[in-house]
Amino acid sequence: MTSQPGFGDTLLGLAALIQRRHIQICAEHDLTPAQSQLLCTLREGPRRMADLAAILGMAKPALSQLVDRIETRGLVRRTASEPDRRVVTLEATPEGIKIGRAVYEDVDARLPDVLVALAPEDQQRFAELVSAIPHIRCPST
Amino acid sequence: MTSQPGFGDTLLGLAALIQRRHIQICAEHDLTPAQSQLLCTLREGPRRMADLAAILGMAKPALSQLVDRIETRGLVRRTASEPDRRVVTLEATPEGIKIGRAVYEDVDARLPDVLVALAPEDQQRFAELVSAIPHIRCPST
DNA sequence: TATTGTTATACTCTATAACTATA
DNA sequence: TATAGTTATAGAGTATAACAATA
Repeated sequence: MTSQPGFGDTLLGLAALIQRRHIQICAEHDLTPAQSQLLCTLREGPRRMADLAAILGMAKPALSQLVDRIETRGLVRRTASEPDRRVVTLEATPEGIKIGRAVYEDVDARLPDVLVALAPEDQQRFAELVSAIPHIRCPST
Repeated sequence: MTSQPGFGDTLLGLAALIQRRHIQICAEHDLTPAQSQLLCTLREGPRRMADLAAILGMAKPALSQLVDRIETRGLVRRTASEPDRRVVTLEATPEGIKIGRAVYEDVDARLPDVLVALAPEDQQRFAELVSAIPHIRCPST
């Protein structure tokens, strides 16, 4: 991996830029990024806790507490699963689904704003390059 | 900003990829990302608290506490500035400078690993595009 | 009075270990 | 005994408001 000096820093700057924008957009929906990604993941259907933890890349205790906080707000609901009663299935409430879909669309529409300074054809090239990196489409897809 | 559906998600995946790698590299130096960026910023000389907060993009109380934690470990030192005694100048200790330079070089050398899956010429194009985004070279430069 | 930085307080996120309940 | 999930505990990060010291 040979690259110009300072490129590590440039990558950190890019990540920070994306995340600051993400925080802004999520805040407009009264969500933190973690809460947003949870609701986005649940927006098309229920999931087991273990699967969610893997999808979101977090440990199970962290997920339990994230769910606690957002369940209090009535956006998700835990239900014991029937065949194996150890399993907890998490589903978004109707309001949770509505918010999840809204924030997902908003992120999709407005997060690319971070690239405004690039010419349209450069934005397109950038999108193609990033999409070619494996395992990049993580949480909500 | 017109882009293919799901591109917002792709950008979030890219940011997450970069940050996971950053966390790994920092951890090998026994630092969190925030601590690392502080030491990297101080690696070439002292700074005032207010300037540091602006450079790192955090509020002053957050910086005070970050400094508290890393000062305990003997990596930075606070000194009252003379002309205006309200001002606190923060400087890295010799060990802090050593660690700051080491982690900076390591990040620069190894963070670009996240692009290994791209062909070398695509990595080069990617680097050029990212470097063209304004305000991207933030904290430690 | 305005400014620099700190303290106080609270919340979110995360990690590890110990625990409960099912299987 | 193994697994799914939770609770307990701790630490890092961040935000806001109130405060101290200095200008």
